[in-house]
Amino acid sequence: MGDKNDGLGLSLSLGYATQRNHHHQPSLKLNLMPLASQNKHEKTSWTNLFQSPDRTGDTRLSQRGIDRNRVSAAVADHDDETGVSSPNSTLSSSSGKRSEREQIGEETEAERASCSRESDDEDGDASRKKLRLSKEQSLVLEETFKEHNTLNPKERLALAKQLNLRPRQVEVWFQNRRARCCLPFEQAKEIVNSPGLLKFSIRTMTKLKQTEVDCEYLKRYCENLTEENRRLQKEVQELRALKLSPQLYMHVNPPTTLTMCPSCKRVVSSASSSSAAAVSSALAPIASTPRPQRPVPINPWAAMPIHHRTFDAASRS
DNA sequence: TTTTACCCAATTTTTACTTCA
DNA sequence: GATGAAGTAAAAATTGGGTAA
Repeated sequence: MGDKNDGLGLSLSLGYATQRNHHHQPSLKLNLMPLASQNKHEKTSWTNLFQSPDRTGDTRLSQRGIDRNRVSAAVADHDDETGVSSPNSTLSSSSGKRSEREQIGEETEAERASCSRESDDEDGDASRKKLRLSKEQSLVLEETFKEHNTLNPKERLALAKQLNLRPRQVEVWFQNRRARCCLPFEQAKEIVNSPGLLKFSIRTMTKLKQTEVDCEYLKRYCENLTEENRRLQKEVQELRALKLSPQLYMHVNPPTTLTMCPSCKRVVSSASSSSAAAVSSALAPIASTPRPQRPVPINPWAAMPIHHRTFDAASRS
């Protein structure tokens, strides 16, 4: 016998048969089977009770012609009829407040279409719950995500309709997509390809990884700032020493304006040629000193204000 | 203050694929 | 080479908590 899906469970629930009733809806649910919502320890103990210790029994069921999804679907369908929710069933994935809404309104055409699709491309009488989205569906979702990474209810419903999915599925997809890669692809690619940074694939550019990059970048940025600060202080000291030097000070006409060329970083004087020459010659050692370039952000989005960063919580509100 | 709807993070489950005996 | 067990990555789904309206 296989995993939790295969177990014949006894579920007793009072109140709303939803997945999100943990919030405010009164509910009493008793699950006498190793269901998905159990934690790992519970799972272990239950599975120990009900299944053989080796994993092969459950993972290869489908290969041996025992379709666990079919079992699951059957359970789910039954759940739907009886109003008893199995957390492991895909149909029970509509939730709490959401499920109420979806069951009443949204979960109509899209839901039926989804069901019909499932029965269409499956062989048997009992419709198998297909969890994987088709390439076309993923493509459309991806394209939509590129345009905007959140959906309002209308958009979600329309998209669900278009893709023959349940609105909840679309919602979950967007949620997972946001979590999986919160950066636009091109930006993620830039970061991944940038030298000297932690190496990982774009696919694994999770928020955790992003935080690592963040940390790395900030560290370097801080180091660069410290270095630049040190250099500027040194420069100030040199300039002060120069100013205090009587011989030089005599030769320099006061109204000399020093400007720095932004491109070559050389000091240029706008004063008369004689005094300018004196100043520039005096400052030559400083001005001609190869200046370390101001650190160009390795992290392309790090340079932008914090609130522009897509994952930043503040930017959402 | 409560309710609702939404989002997120963390986690679990499922699927598809690879490796290896 | 075919087969199945085991391992693994990725996607789909669930759960619980926070927050704004």
